[in-house]
Amino acid sequence: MGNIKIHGLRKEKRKFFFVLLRLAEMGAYQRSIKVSTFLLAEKIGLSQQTASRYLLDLQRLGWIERSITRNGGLIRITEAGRSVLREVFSRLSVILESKIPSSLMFEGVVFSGLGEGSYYVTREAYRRQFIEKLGFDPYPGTLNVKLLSEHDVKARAELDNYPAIEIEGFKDKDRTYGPVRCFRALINNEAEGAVVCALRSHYNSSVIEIISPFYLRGKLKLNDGSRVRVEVFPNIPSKKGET
Amino acid sequence: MGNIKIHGLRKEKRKFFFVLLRLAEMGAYQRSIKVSTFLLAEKIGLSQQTASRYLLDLQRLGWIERSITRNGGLIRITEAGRSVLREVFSRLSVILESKIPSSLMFEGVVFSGLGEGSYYVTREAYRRQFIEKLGFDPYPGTLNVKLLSEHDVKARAELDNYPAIEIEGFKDKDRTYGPVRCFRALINNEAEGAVVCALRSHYNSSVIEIISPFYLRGKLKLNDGSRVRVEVFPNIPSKKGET
DNA sequence: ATTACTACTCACCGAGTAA
DNA sequence: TTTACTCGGTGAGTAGTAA
Repeated sequence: MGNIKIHGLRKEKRKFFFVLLRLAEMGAYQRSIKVSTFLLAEKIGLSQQTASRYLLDLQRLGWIERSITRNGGLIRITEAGRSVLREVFSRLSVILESKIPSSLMFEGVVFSGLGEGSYYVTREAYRRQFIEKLGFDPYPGTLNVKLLSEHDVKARAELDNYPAIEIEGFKDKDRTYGPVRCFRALINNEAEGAVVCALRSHYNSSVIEIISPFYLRGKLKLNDGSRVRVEVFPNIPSKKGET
Repeated sequence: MGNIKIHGLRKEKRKFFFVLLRLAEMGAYQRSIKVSTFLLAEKIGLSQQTASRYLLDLQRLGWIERSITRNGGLIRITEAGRSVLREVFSRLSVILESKIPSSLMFEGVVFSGLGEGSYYVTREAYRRQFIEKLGFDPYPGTLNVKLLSEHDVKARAELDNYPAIEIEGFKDKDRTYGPVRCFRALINNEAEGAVVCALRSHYNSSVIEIISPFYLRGKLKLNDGSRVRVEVFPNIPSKKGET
């Protein structure tokens, strides 16, 4: 979730991305092109020897195909190589084209509430929706985090502007329960969960409440006063079709 | 033209691009975010010390702004930094979204024609259009290049499918002169010019004819039999609005 | 807790050169 | 002509640590 290592190739991507981009610009994205190591060296501003090694490495990685003749080899980018370029492109698209940041980082301190969290989370009508829309059955309780700095409080307020996973309100015979907005989150870079924002919260915006399939105080060894880092992903949608 | 060093920062871009991308994904593209060197280190998979140096370097480059407090600095990407990301994005767009390659590379051998090139280039109605649409007054003569390999001939044939800078045909009292398709080109990675493709050419598709503001045989020290490299840019439009 | 210095290691780049 | 090897210098990344 945001951090999972799909990439056992981080280092390689960093090293070879711009060379691959150059080759693509020379036409190797769609066709075979004739490139000598000397020509490539010129284009990337490095030596012929380095260009040669780069091509060998790219070949070993399976990002290009190559057939060497005596006056410069024929090169074309493979599907694997194309997907490297596409991946960077789509990461940039998200950043440049969407107004919604891919994640927001919060820092705060754990504190104990009065158990209201637990009460609400265990209401069956809420619980059913958490399971359906978030994909997990929440531990019966919330982790309350007090935001300390100005900066965090401002960022928290911004969350209100982003599209959330919406949990509908309901009534029972005694009272009404308001709608809740959720955002997927990662706590201490380790445990998945969600930030829940009740529209009529008993807390002000310097507090965030977190639910999770795990008992977070146990899993992350937290006590009152522990510092936690919460990364919120406003872009990750709910499991089942939601706006 | 394709190769001009707008970038005195090639090396820096290669080195810092992915770090900048990471920071952007963490939200620094639009807002200030709180990032400790330790957190950044985690995200990029390198040590805290390296992350610290990266941030210092990015700051010196003017790609980020930074204010250090005692629990992690506040960081935001500057306009200069954003433009680095946008540049890579647009280079990728060109490759991924257009069917037209940004350049095609040809290799061949210089040979002498019978002077017809010179005759056509100096027709006033052609010359006027070259000046208007290509932005240069061509040397009165063409450089003929014989393509030797199968691969080059195929690539030459592909040019017919790409949108060219169109030079209109005309009539004088004696005869008609056909339309001509031009593509901007770089000869031996050094001299600007254009490849001209007459629709009714006296040559077959294993030859390309080049015009240039320069006397290329002189400028590039070419003789009959010299090998030349011609890079053709099918995407660079004419000076004045042309389809 | 932070940031960032110094010192050290190792990987990378390029000169020379063989094939 | 090419490609790509070896090898030596340089610069990038990390451990230790001060502030």
